[in-house]
Amino acid sequence: MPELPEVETVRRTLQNLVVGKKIADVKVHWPKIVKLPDDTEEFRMRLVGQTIHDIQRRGKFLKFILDFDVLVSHLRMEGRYVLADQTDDYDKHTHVFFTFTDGTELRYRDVRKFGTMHVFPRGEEEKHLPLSQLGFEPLSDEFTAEILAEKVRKTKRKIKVALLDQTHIVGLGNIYVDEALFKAKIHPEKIADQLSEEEISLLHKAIIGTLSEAVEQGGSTIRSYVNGQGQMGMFQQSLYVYGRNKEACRICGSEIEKNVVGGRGTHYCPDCQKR
DNA sequence: AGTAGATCTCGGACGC
DNA sequence: TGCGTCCGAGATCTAC
Repeated sequence: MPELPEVETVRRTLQNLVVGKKIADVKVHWPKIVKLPDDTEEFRMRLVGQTIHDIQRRGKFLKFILDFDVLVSHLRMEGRYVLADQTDDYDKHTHVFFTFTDGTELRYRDVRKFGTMHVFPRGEEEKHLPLSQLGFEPLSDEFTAEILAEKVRKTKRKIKVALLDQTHIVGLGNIYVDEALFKAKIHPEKIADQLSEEEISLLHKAIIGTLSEAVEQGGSTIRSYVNGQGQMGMFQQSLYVYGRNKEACRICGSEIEKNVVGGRGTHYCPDCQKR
């Protein structure tokens, strides 16, 4: 499930692969992926003729900056982009095709079909859902321990649930929230406004450390995640708790536990992470 | 206003 | 083999 590090990895890869290319045609085989405009022919007509100038990221969303518009794309659980030749074969899970004037084709493949695409005029995209409600970028200078404290102090939700709320901080999903809480030695069910000053400081460092290290390593390979160039991310080997139920904690040797918090599978070390 | 819970998006795994 | 059911993750909607 692509979270900030995976999306950032895809962004960097796509930047190398498709910036400068001009869209000659667009095909949509599963219309529900395209949320705006809701008519896929309109989607196609609007994008054809535009050149990709830049690929940006906001939270877990990719932004394709075109001549006049911005294509906002969310990969959800299993979405991924592949650059192919327009004559190459594709499978039944490939749903959207952007054919370029040079004969190559950027393809969106999504086994679950959960991903979304929205098109907005350039400059308008941040004013509307799905981007308008997003919170702070955790790898930017604006994300300080004070900002985290402010968000955390005013909620009585469990800290894991609060961290997954993208209106506070963007980019954390189920993998990295478990990893960051482990690194900060905070129990995922601890009530947010009960965190001490020191815990908030540790959590702030842990979020930045976990995400930036994962970005450096090109993300994780959980659920056979593959980036735009078909390479596997390496961060999987660095996971301390996610997907390690009943395995030994890498710090203290205790058995990692898994339960459900806020409806999500949650991994933690019962000895390293006290309530 | 904040929050919990429901809803929606699906294919694949699973039990019978 | 086929069918019904559950699962998963995130964004968004609904109700309290």
